[in-house]
Amino acid sequence: MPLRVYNVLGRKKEEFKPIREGHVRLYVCGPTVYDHTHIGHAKLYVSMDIVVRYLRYLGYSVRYVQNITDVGHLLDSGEDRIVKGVRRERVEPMELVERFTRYYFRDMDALGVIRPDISPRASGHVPEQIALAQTLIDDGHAYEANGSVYFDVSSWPAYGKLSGRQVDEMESGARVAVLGEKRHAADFALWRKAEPDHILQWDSPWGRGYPGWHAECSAMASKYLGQPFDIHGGGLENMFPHNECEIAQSEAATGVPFANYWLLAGSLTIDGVKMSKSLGNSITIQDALKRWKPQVIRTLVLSTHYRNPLDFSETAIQATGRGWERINSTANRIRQQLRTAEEGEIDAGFASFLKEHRASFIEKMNDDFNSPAALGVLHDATHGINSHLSLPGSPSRGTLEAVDQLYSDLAGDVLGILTEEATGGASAEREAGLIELLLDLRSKARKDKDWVSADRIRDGLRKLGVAVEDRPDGAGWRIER
RNA sequence: GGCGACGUAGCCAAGUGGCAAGGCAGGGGUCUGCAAAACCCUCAUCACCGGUUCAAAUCCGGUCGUCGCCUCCA
Repeated sequence: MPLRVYNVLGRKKEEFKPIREGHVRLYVCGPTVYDHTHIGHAKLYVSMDIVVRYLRYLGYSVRYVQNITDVGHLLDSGEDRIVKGVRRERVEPMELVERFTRYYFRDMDALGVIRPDISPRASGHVPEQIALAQTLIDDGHAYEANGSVYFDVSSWPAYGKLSGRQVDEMESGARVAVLGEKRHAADFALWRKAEPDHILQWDSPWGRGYPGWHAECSAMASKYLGQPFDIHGGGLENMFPHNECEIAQSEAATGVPFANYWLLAGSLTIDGVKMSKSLGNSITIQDALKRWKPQVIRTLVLSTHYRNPLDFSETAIQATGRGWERINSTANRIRQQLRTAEEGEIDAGFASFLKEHRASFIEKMNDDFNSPAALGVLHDATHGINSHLSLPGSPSRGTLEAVDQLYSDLAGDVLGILTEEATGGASAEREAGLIELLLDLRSKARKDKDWVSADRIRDGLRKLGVAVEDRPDGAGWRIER
């Protein structure tokens, strides 16, 4: 079964067909870097990370572009977001955005989110955004008014095709701030005139100003991916107006489609309510990482379909953590046993069990990246693997290698939820060797019924975060924290 | 007010016409020096009402409820 994705543009699942065979060009709206990243970002970018990882698993060559918004954009109060951060942190604007850009990457790295191939900064693409506005003016889709440039929604009948909104409906909405210089309430800024004290401003054909808040994505996506490109990802809450405006201005400027598939992720709530700084229930990724393993945070995100909302709660993440532990500890145990396994082929029946589960995992992921169902397959597989391994006798090297391959491909490469000790590394190897040396000593003590020594080793290891587990075929261990 | 999504066991969550995946928690066992882990067994007619159908959690209509967006955050 081929990969099918739910395309928000058209609101239905479609078979995914890239423009160029074997290649996928993907754009995802990135963060505004004026404050710390929070778990809402984690939900969105882990979701998109899975899309990228899975496409690569399928063999596609993916070019992933994600912007860094460092030019501000206005808050409700009329204040520029970057300016707000500058005031709070008492630094230069570029110092602020550099700082939070680094924090963003640091946090995403910690969560195992693979970096985009290109992370273009909006501030570095002002000429491209000016050119976009100019093209739209030249073609009659935009107009200049009092030093600002607005997109003329009435010139583009397709406006609203992504969100399903009608311009007329919005006009009646009393909450749309109507600027006197705009011809239509729904017209949006491509370029804004800057007041003299506005910190971030550039020269333009219309005087000093700064880009409108949708321009950067259009300009940078087409610059690095061409147009049309394959997939545009982002958060559902940005469908309107942001994504809608991107489409309108990009398609009006070029006459060709912007992106073929729109994949939008559901948002995150905390204990049932929206997370927002004003409500004071915002959790930064740094704080979350102090309490939970990054792999557990990822697993929580994956346990809900990316298009659905995720409710983050203490009970939810704890339950996820325990379930995750089963998969991770089994994967680790396989790694350990592989070190001392005896040569031997895999049993044919068990080989086909693994093969079926891999196929089933792929089938779920092919259905619009159904990670919760795929995770279910992994749990099923783990169940069967543990059953098989609890049979008398030591598993052969062939068996262990096949299981290790399954975990490493699906739980490791695609979902990114395995811990370090399951994936190797020089330091991990040494640590494992030391632990196993101690377990050797303990095994000798147990044989001599020297329970005091045996328990001293077990308790000592536990204090270091290593849990010892006795099994019929010898003692195993796993990292608990 | 407008647009949209959702409502499946104590909790989380797949499933879009044909006997309701999976995880957590709970109950009962096995193994074990003790412990932990693992294994075995067990635990739901799908918000409500009406309709279509041989057959509906799945389709249609209505009711109630929750959430999101329309305005800064992803």
